[in-house]
Amino acid sequence: MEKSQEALVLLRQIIRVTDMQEKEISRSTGLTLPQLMVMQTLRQMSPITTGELAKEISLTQATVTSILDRLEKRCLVSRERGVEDKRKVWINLTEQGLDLMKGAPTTQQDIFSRRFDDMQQWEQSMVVAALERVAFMLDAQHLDAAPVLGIGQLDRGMN
Amino acid sequence: MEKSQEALVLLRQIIRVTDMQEKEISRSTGLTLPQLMVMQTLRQMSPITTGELAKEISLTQATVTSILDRLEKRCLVSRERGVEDKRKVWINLTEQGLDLMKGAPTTQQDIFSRRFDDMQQWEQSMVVAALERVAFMLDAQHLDAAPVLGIGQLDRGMN
DNA sequence: TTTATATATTTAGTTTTACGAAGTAAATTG
DNA sequence: CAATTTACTTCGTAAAACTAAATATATAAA
Repeated sequence: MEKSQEALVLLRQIIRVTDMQEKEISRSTGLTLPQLMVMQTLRQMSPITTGELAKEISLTQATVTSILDRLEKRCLVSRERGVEDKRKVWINLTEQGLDLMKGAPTTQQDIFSRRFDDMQQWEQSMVVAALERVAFMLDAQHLDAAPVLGIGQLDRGMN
Repeated sequence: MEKSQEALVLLRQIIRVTDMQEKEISRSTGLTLPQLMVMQTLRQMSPITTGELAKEISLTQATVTSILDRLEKRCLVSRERGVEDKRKVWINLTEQGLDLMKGAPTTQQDIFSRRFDDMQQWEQSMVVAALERVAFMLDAQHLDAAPVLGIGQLDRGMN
């Protein structure tokens, strides 16, 4: 088989597994998948505005608003109208919300990390380098500009 | 930063990019994302039964049934009651459905493949090897077999 | 053969997502 | 200050997602 095909198959597998893991977390927390996405994003980057949040998870503001409505009703997040700019609404995890995310979430990542740490140094570096390559190769946005880059050059700041 | 964290960040990036690419295809084909998943699966493994299809994309049968209802109404798939086992319903892409999938889809993969092919042989092998590693490390299913974990604590019983 | 149990799918009913369009209010620009 | 832009929300609608129950077929047990 083509090596590139092989890589694509593996990628699909990886995505599939993470997808299923998220569903597992979703079940265990009692959150739906989009709600989970919002909560995870909040955990990382709160406080954040509704608009930024929407951009982050690639949904429309309208959709995010309705997801937030439900999370707020369950006291997992709080909204706070901006003081400096009153158009903005800042979202935060409540204590309850933070607890929920602390409790159940990162099983997948724990397992991954533990296994990862078990590898030799050079293997770890290899994996990271390879993932950088893949991330770059997938990024269709920059496709015209793109000759394949040397590995060191890839860190140009994302977001 | 922890190397394992670095790897996880890259993974999330990869998943995010593919997610956005799928949304792009979804727009260009006029299919919703779950519909697209069904169609892509069908393209690979049709004919397939409703149940198998559901398992493949990790949704309940009920959900898949309703998705199929819509695809059938648009003449993109066909249902056929099994002859040997009349409980089964075999799903197929119609000609129209196949055309649709032929037309729009693989841009992402094309770009990926082109870039992949641009790499040196040894780099290609490295990437594939690394992806295999990652796929394994993520696969929580086999976690009991995994020597990496000493702890039986992650008992995610379920099912 | 009849009864029970398991399998495969669909139907029903409810909640949640998802989006575009329109609405409101606050900022910014000319 | 009028006009426009920005940030969210509301509304209406379609799709998705789940559980529970219904239907029909297949297999096993009695």
